[in-house]
Parts: sequence; structure tokens; C-alpha cells
Amino acid sequence: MAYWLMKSEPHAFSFDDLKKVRRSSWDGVRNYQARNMMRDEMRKGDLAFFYHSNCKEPGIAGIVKICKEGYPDTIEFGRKGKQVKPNKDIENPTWFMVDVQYQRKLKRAISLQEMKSHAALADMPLVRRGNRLSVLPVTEQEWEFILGLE
DNA sequence: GCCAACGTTGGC
DNA sequence: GCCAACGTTGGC
Repeated sequence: MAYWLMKSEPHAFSFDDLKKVRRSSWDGVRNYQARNMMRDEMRKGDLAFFYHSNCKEPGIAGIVKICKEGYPDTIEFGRKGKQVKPNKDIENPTWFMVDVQYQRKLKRAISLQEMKSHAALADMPLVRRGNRLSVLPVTEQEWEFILGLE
């Protein structure tokens, strides 16, 4: 089983929003690296941190489970409500998404600031400046360490 | 709201 | 295939 981190802007789609609907497609990702991970590497049952980005307190809010493996992203309007580039050829799709399922909220949110303060997390691309990937792999050690901070 | 960092686009 | 211009991300 693998671990991941998935970013979402809470004003558009927050962890509490996912809690309400329980399950959602992770649509609208238009980045090739993130696409490759969703299409080729994410497996049903993998766990991911739900990360709030571009907000007052960026950080990890909770845990989700991958409940459907990569399939073509047919949407034109994403969770964020804004238009995204559609798949030009649906027979040969460029963009993929997975489905995630609400798992649990962390006992307390783990902020980016806190994660930056721990040497054990220094290798996470997340804590590096300028990182823009919206889907990131997390090692088992990092996963356990973050859960230990709860 | 600012702006650095990065990915993508498109002219050549 | 290079690279400047442009658009977007996301912390601050």
C-alpha cells in the first residue's frame, strides 16, 4: 500500500466538504506528473493526506482513501467550479482522475509551518519552496511521523 | 494582494 | 529544439 498527499483549496473544496459527501472524484487535475500518479500508480485502498492549500493556514486536515483507481476525467467544470481543459479525444484521454473516500479527520490540523520545523520531513517536496505538484507521494516513514504529531 | 517559482505555449 | 512570454500555483 502506498501513501499520498493531495492538495485542495478549502474555499473551493474543503475536507469538511468531502466529509459531507463522503466520496468524490478528484477531478480537474491538469498537470502531467500528477496525472501520471493518478493514472499509473494510485491503487484502491491507498491512503492520502487531504491538504489545504492557498489558504490562511495551509496544512493537512485529514485522511482519505483511494476508492477508485485512475479513469478518464470527463469533466469540464471541476470541484472548484471553474472551467478546466477538457479531454480533446475521449477515446484516448489525456486527463485522469481517481475517486477518494472520507476516512477520518486528524485530531488536529498539522500545519505546513509545523511540518517545516521537523527534520524528519525535510525531504518532502511539500515543504520546499515553489513546489506546485497537487498530488505527491508520501513515504511510510513520513506518513507515520506526521500521524505521530497528531 | 504580491510575487517567486514553475509549467506550458508558441514563434523561430 | 530553444527559450521568451505568459499563466498558474500557493506561501506569505
